[in-house]
Amino acid sequence: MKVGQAMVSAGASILHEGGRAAHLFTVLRGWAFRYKTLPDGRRQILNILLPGDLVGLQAEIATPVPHSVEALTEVELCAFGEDALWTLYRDHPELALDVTWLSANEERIVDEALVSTGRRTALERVAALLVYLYKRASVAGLVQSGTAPLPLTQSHLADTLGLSLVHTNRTLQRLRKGGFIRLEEGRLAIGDLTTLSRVAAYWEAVPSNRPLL
Amino acid sequence: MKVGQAMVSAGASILHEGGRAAHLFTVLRGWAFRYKTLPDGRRQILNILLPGDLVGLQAEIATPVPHSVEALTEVELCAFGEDALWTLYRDHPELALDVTWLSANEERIVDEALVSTGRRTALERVAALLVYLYKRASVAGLVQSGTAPLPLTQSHLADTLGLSLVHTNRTLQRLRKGGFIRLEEGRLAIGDLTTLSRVAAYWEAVPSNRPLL
DNA sequence: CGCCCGTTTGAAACAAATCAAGTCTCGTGG
DNA sequence: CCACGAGACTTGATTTGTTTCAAACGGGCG
Repeated sequence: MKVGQAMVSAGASILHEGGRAAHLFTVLRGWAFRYKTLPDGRRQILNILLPGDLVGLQAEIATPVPHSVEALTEVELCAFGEDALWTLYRDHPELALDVTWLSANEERIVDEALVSTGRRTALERVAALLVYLYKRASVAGLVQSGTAPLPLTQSHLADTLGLSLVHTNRTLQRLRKGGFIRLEEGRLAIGDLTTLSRVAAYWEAVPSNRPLL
Repeated sequence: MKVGQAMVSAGASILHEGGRAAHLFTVLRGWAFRYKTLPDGRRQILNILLPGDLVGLQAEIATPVPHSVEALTEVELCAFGEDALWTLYRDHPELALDVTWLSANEERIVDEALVSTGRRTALERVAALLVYLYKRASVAGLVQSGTAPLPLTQSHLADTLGLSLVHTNRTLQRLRKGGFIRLEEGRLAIGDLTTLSRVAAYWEAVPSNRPLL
């Protein structure tokens, strides 16, 4: 099914909202993010993409493409062909089920983000996001000696959280001064996951059995 | 695949967050909503469900069930069997693709809600939600003489929008006094969809070719 | 060296939440 | 038949969380 491999550098655009055709990808390496913008430029980041995530499934089924995707680090992508999805569904139902699993799982993640922006206070939101990112980095095998890479600027965090940059900064400091987290050299360390989860009013189970694809 | 039909009355619970087993349904008639709650009771409504929507796909792939579903009106459901999903994927790849379409489409909807709660002002949010609900009612064939049914209380709207009840009420009034909408007897009339969409900073294409299922 | 980007800080302005009542409708029971 | 209570909606006053504005700091890089 694979038709090619692509390499994009940090900051580059992978998918553009409003565009027409679009490939289906999976992330093999690196970090990216999905986002939408309003007419006047306000940006909302919808989710962070890590290795194993699908890119462009929504674009396959809807034109124009409903959201943009941008690389946070250098990203390695695996590209699928035009009608790869249909071929897959016809010939490999068990893999098709995996695709659905991934899709439903992504929705679960956005659901949780919606709960954050809708009902959590700034402190809870930031805490929840950091817990989430730490866990994701962890299952991706990126946690080393208790720290996870965090290739997002505070501006990215703000646009993920639906907060202003300034307030995100202040809230982050509250968490640091409270001893809940450490942030240095682009890496995140969490004092105690359970404690921080409680701060976040967060009670999400770990994403269970992700298919390999 | 169908194993039964269920009828639930307004206000009844269809799916409960944290539960174990759960059936897969589709809505045949009526309105329902998907939501999550925080430990202290704050509620965020994730999406409104209308005829044609799947219920419990996420529950099929994740235990415990990640969200609750409650009926807004009397709801008629079509229930599928235990391993209906797998059977479907194995024997009817084209229908499997439809399921994926529905799943990806639902995510698109939640994405848009996330943009609202994250980046839109209260006025924009309310306008966007009303436009969205009107359009959905419209494609479901529920619009009559320019008015759509709106079986949600202001409390539901508030929990969908991530706003307080009081502020939702005041914002609704602004839209009414501005002549953008009319609200009477549980039905919604929109003066001009394009105008209201502009108020909402909303530029979403209509959900295109929904499969029948 | 000077510039750009990301981060930090302070002060002022504002949007939205909260608190507290009050109205209206509708269904229920005395 | 009417008093009662519950639920939905409305209103005003006040407080607070968050944004906006403005500026400064530090590091990396050409």
